[in-house]
Amino acid sequence: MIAQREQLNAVGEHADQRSVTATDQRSIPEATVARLATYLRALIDMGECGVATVSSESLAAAAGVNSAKLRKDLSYLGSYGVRGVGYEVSVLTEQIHKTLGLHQNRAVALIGLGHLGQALAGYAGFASRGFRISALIDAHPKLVGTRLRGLTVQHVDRLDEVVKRENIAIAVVAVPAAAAQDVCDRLVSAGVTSILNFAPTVLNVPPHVDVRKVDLAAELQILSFHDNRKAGRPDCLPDAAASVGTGAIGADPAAITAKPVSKVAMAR
Amino acid sequence: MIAQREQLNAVGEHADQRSVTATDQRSIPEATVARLATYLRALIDMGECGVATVSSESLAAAAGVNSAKLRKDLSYLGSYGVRGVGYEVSVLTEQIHKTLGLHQNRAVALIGLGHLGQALAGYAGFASRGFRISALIDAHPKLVGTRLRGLTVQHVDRLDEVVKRENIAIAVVAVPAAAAQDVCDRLVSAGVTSILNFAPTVLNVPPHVDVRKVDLAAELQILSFHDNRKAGRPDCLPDAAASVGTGAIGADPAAITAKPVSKVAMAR
DNA sequence: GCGATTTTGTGAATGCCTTCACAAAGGCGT
DNA sequence: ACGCCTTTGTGAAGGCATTCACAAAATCGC
Repeated sequence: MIAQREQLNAVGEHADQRSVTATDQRSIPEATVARLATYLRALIDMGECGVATVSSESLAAAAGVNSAKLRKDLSYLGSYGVRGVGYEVSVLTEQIHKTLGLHQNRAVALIGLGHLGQALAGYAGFASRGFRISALIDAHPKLVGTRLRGLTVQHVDRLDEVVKRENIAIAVVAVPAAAAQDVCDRLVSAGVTSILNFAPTVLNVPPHVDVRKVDLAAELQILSFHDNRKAGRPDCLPDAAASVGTGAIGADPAAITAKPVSKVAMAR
Repeated sequence: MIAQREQLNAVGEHADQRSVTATDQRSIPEATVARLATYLRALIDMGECGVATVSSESLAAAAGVNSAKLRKDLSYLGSYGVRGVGYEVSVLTEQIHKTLGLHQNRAVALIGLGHLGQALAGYAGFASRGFRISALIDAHPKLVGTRLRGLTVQHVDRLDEVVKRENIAIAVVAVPAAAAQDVCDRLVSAGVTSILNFAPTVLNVPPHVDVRKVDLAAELQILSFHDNRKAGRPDCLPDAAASVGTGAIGADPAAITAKPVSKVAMAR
């Protein structure tokens, strides 16, 4: 959240430049984009449960955010709600889908087929959410040539060729830290413009390339910090231990807590 | 990042309560905490390369952030730099380590041993960064009882018992979405106060529990959005297509670009 | 010693995001 | 047809976070 949004600043930086050229029709804030994926998931679940319309209040509850925030987020997409009624699930689903650019079933390359890479290769969530893994790449001789999920693992030396042939713009890097920058450079020179990086290294990329980092150990460390605060020092906050000790950093009064089940049947 | 920092709002909310009660000694901003892990990694790498001191400028470069930000972040920990010289790597490493609460080698439970769970179980990064996986839990009969990485997989019905015995405060949830809330409830009632959630669901927890979510599909969707913006729509902005099309978002003169390699020998 | 030089630590300014609060809009009952 | 009630969409306010820019501190060369 937290965390790995750091590198994305590479993107956030130019926000203003963009708005100079033209407000396009939507210069959606970074924070909003990050939440759209969550809304989309909730909407799809609702749709599958036969829910036809949903209020900002209940969708917000399902997504774990405050309803004002949700409405503002959605307002960047346009005006797809009906006052006094709510949002039509199918319409909103389609809008977010389109906004995120998911209508084109994007081709993704996965580099690195260690434990994590193999898990990612098998992750059903990618396929079901608009992405198609269309290239598996590794450097290890034992892996190259083997078949996995219907694809043949290619050697990293053929990366350029494969990326170009499959017209891949997004790559997932799951190689050891020591190899990550090299792989990244190859990807960039092959034309990849977006990288999801699982290697614990900061990748160095030209400005037109976006990197998002998922750092598993860092996530735990952040939790550790908060945990330390909570249980940790009962020395300084004797009374707060009760109210804050646990609640610590944050609970939105309305938002999170036990989500009001909302009138609409909620999926899970 | 952005991304999954959403649920942490559950945490962020009470921030004020805390500051009311007491500024403690350091009310470190959430954004800073998230970056400390990155600094820590860079520092450890540098330490292993024999670097003794480092300037804010070069450490910032290694971490991919602006040096002013880095200095401000570090200033929340106290004053550990020497003007005109920089920071002593060992001192700073130790400070951050302590601040993040990593000195106690925390016990972590891992629930769910599907592909992803098994990959996580084998992830060396956890052990090397202050965490010890001390319980493996799953519901599948085929897995329960098998040994993995020196641990016997326990049935989820024994979760409460195991968590209490091992005194576990942090859990990693890698079960299917449909099972996540149930597992989460059990964890919370067993006393877990921090959860790292890989299941694509919003978890519902009481205010004293922190949840961080890692949503792989969402990360890709965010990249997809930006990619769409970049190469994407030549339809609406005939002229912007040129300026935005390729260089698009990036092009910021100063910011990210190719990070200056910094004078200090950089690890990787 | 002492000035030149480097680099930290931090007030102040700016900008982004969230939250509040309410007017406008639309359905529904009568 | 008309007012009531619900819920959206959004200006305005407030809070964080980032960035700027510079004074204070400390080393180094002479």
